[in-house]
Amino acid sequence: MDTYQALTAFAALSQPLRLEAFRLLIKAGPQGMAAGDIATALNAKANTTSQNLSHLAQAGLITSTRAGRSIIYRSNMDGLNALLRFMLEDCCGGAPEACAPVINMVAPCCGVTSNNSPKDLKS
Amino acid sequence: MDTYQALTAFAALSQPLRLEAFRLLIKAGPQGMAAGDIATALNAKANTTSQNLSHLAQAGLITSTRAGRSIIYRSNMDGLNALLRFMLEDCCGGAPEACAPVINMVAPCCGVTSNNSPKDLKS
DNA sequence: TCCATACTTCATGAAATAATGAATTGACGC
DNA sequence: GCGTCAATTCATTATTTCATGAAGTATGGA
Repeated sequence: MDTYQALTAFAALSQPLRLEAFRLLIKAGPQGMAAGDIATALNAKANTTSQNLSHLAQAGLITSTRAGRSIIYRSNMDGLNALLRFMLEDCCGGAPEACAPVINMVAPCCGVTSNNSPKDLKS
Repeated sequence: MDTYQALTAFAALSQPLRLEAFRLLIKAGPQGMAAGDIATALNAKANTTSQNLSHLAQAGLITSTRAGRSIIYRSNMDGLNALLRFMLEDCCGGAPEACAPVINMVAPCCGVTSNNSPKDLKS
């Protein structure tokens, strides 16, 4: 992920409706949600929601596929992953001793554990 | 971290100069950098840089302390950590099977390893 | 074919954001 | 105290972003 893509992703997540939509789609999981259901869930108008969803899609954070009359949106975990990696890139690459505490605090929420203390991270 | 704080942080990172400044400060590590040096490194004017740095500070992503005539800015790893947790909160809380692959791809860059396969994450 | 449903796209005006020059504050040396 | 350096704050202008209503596209059923 380059800087431009990261900027686009951060901009996409910096707007209330879009952030909520993204979180909603993560919670919805692989089955996703129809555009109309998203708008209903967020108490927003159809066209406003549509534009915001396309903003998230352009940022690579969600995907869309047509299913009959509906269009199903799904969170794109690869996009989220790329953004997380981008955020950690500098501390991992340039200052690993600063990065380790961050990742060690984040990881436990998903059942991931560390086998390294910060001192071990010289590479 | 609540939604408002997350929005502020994403907005702070959605602007080229601010994103670069933040990355620069992460690379700089605990010793930080003076405001003037940051402006020089980013080829930006002093006042523009100052305003952007205060934006990042308000978002909790960096801190500032005065040292003589200079003001030293440092990245705030706690702020970054909180933002990362916020981003993972929904998949960890609502859809852990979607979250695990993400964290497992991110973690290795900091020497953190997983002891769980996605199947294990029922909690 | 006609109509309704489900979304999207377009054009517009209002509001928020960003960069700039000028003025201001704070710290240091003389 | 005075001048200088380092940085911030202020006021202004240009640009971007956002939500809205109206119009357009695509799908499916009668």
